[in-house]
This record gives sequence, C-alpha cells and structure tokens, in this order.
Amino acid sequence: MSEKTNPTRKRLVDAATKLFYAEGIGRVSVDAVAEKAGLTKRTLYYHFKSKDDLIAAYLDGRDQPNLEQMAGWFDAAEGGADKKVEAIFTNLARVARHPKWKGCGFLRTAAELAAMPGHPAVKAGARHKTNFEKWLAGALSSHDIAQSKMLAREIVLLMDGAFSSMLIHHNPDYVNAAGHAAATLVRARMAGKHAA
Amino acid sequence: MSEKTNPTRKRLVDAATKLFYAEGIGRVSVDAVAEKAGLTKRTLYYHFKSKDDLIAAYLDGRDQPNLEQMAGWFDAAEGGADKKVEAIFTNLARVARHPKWKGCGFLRTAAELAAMPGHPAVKAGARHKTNFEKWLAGALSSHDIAQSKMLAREIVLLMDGAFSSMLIHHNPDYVNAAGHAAATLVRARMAGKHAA
DNA sequence: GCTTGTATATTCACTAGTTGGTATACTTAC
DNA sequence: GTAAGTATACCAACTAGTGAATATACAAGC
Repeated sequence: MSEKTNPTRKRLVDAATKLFYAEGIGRVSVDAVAEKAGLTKRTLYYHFKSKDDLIAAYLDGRDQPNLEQMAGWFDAAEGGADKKVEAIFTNLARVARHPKWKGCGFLRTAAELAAMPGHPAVKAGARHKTNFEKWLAGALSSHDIAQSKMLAREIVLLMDGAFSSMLIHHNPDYVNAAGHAAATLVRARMAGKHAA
Repeated sequence: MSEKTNPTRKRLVDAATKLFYAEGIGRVSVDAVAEKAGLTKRTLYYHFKSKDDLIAAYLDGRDQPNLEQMAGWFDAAEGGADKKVEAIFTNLARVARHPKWKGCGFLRTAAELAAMPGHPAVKAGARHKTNFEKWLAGALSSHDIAQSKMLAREIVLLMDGAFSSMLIHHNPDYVNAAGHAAATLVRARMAGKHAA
C-alpha cells in the first residue's frame, strides 16, 4: 500500500494536523498524537521515523488543500483581478475571526523551527509558499496583468504580513488593510500599465 | 531598587533574550536561562513569578532597542521618504543574512503562543508593533506624506511579510522586494497625492 | 562599637510529571 | 511460517516549579 494512502498513516497525520495546528508543534507530544489517532505511540513510530518526520508529513499534507482554498476564493469572486485578489483577503479576514483560527501553519512552524533552518518541515513550508506564489502569478497573468511575477510576490508578502499581524493583534482590520493594498497594487498594473 | 534596573534581574533578562531569540521560547528551559546568567533557577523564580513572566520581560526589553534600530536606519538614509523607508528594508536584508538572525522575536513568540492569545508576551509583541506603526506614521507625516497612517500600516504589513518570508525561504530577495513595494507605495502618496 | 532584628537576595536539594524514543512480544493476513 | 502491523511496558533525560535553609545588607537600640 502506498505511503500516502495508508489508512493508519492517514489517521496519524490527521490527528497530528489537528493538534499541531491548534497547539503548535512544540506543545504537542507524540503520545498525544497517537492517543488522538486511537493508536499507540509505538505504532506511530512504525509509520514515522521521528517526530520531525511527522511534522513534515503534517505540512506536506496541507499544501494542496490550502492552495485549493485560496484558488476557490479567487475563482468564486465577481469582478476583475483586483476584486478577485481582494476576495482572498476578505475571506481570510472572515475565517480568521473564528476562535479556532491560529494563523498560517506553515509560518508558525517555520517560526518554531527558526533554529533549524534545514528542517524538512521548514522546507515543506517554503515549497508551499513558492507553490502559492507561482499559482498566483499564473492566475494574474491569465487575467492580463503585467509584471505578474513581481506583483504575485508583493501580494504574497502582504498576505504573510496579514497572517502575522492578525496573529499578534487579533484584529482583522490588518487583513483587510492588506487586501486593500493588494488590490491597489493589482490595479496599478491592470490594462497593460507598468510601474517603476 | 527599581525592578527595571535591578542588576540581577537584568542579567536574567539578558540571558533569556539571547537564548529565547536564538532557540525559541519553547526550546529553552528556565534552567538553561539561569545557568547562562550564572545563577540558580531558584533565584530566577525569586525575580520572576513564572517562565511566562520572564518571556514577557524579554519582549518588553526589546521594544525600545528595536524601535531605535529602525529609526536609526530611517534617519541615516539619504534622499526622500521613499528612500528612507526602503533603507529600513535594505538594512534588514543585510542583517538577515547573518546566521544568527532568526526572524522577528515578537512575531516568532506570537506564533509559538498562538494557542494563548491573551498571554502577556503576545500583548507585549502587539504593543511593540503598534509602537512601530505609530512611529512610522509620524515620521512619514513629518515628511509631508499624505494618508500617513494608512501608508504606515501597509508598510508594517510588508515588513512583517518580509520577516516571515525571509524566515521560511532564507532568501533576502523577499525582503528587498518588500522594500521596493514599500517605496512604491510611499511615492504614490508623496507631494500631496492621494490614492483610491 | 556592638548586637540584634528584619527584609532582600541567593543557594541546594527536591518533587511530580512529561518527553522522545525503544525492546520485546503478540496478532493477523496470506 | 512469514512478514507487516500493532500493543504493553519501559527508560533515561528533561521539565516547570517549590521548601527550607542560608547569606548579605542595613538600620535601631543601647
């Protein structure tokens, strides 16, 4: 059976996802993950060689669902590319109000593992952020936006700033301000314009 | 003797600052802080009622030095407000290359404590970010920049995004891209202009 | 000058619980 | 019978926090 579809392994990753996101990787023991999955720790260590390995699996598993969430918000929004980009932030501000929202799991994990820059989970986070930036550049480009790569990067910076500011202030105004700034940047490059 | 200037307390906060910033608050034990300060753990618990209290003292102590660092970079830069803002990011990109750089301590602590939103250290981080935003709005305003408050917030978002992206990618290009975007936003509001 | 009292500051030794990880044995499917 | 998967029980190290004793400083009483 494939590593990815193994049902026991999936149960463990699902349990890890819930606990690691809710509490942070350092505050969750492997015992707690095993118990949440209804398995023993020894079984966990049969499927993962270490806690670090499990953390990386947790983030790898969030890459596609997160991208689809963002793309879904973008696609569902009415209006031009500026409105579609702003819709991502508007939706983000809405879900971030929920008490279970605890920021961006990729950024939080990178922050916890700042002393271990080569950690596989940090690399998984970097891959996800790169995937998002590439998807966004492609989406902007197919809406006839000039300099879509540079613009995508600026929007990613605003989004990561929004995640961080929301986490520290617990105030969605920051997320909406980022969305407004992002929409302004998009408009500045719509209809073939080019900036300095 | 004042709580702030007590030399033993200062030794403890200094030791905590080095260790917490280098390794993260969850990965540093109070024993390690006491040992680094050349004191026993029991003495630490004489000056601080808990580890959480010590973490908050660590961040409170970083507020002013960090603000002065940013203001110093801004003031020292040649040129208009756009260049001065961009200089903050340019300097940030430079110091972030150093292997000891581990991101923004305020944001990293908020990320580690995401499950405890009312934690005094998270509040200290929010205070610092607010202080920075206010200082920046004042500095922009005195350089005749319109809508300086809104602009300051946008720049703060870009800066927190730069901290986060740099931490996950370990690539200063992100910091410079944020600086470029920030300078563009400043220019759009220079000389009495106003935007949408 | 000496003693005594008191608040501050510091240490040693300890607890009770948790941590990531493992040695060994059992169970089930083929 | 063999191999994959799961369980029980365990370990040595580490964790935040504490109890009791001690050391230092400094002032008051005489």
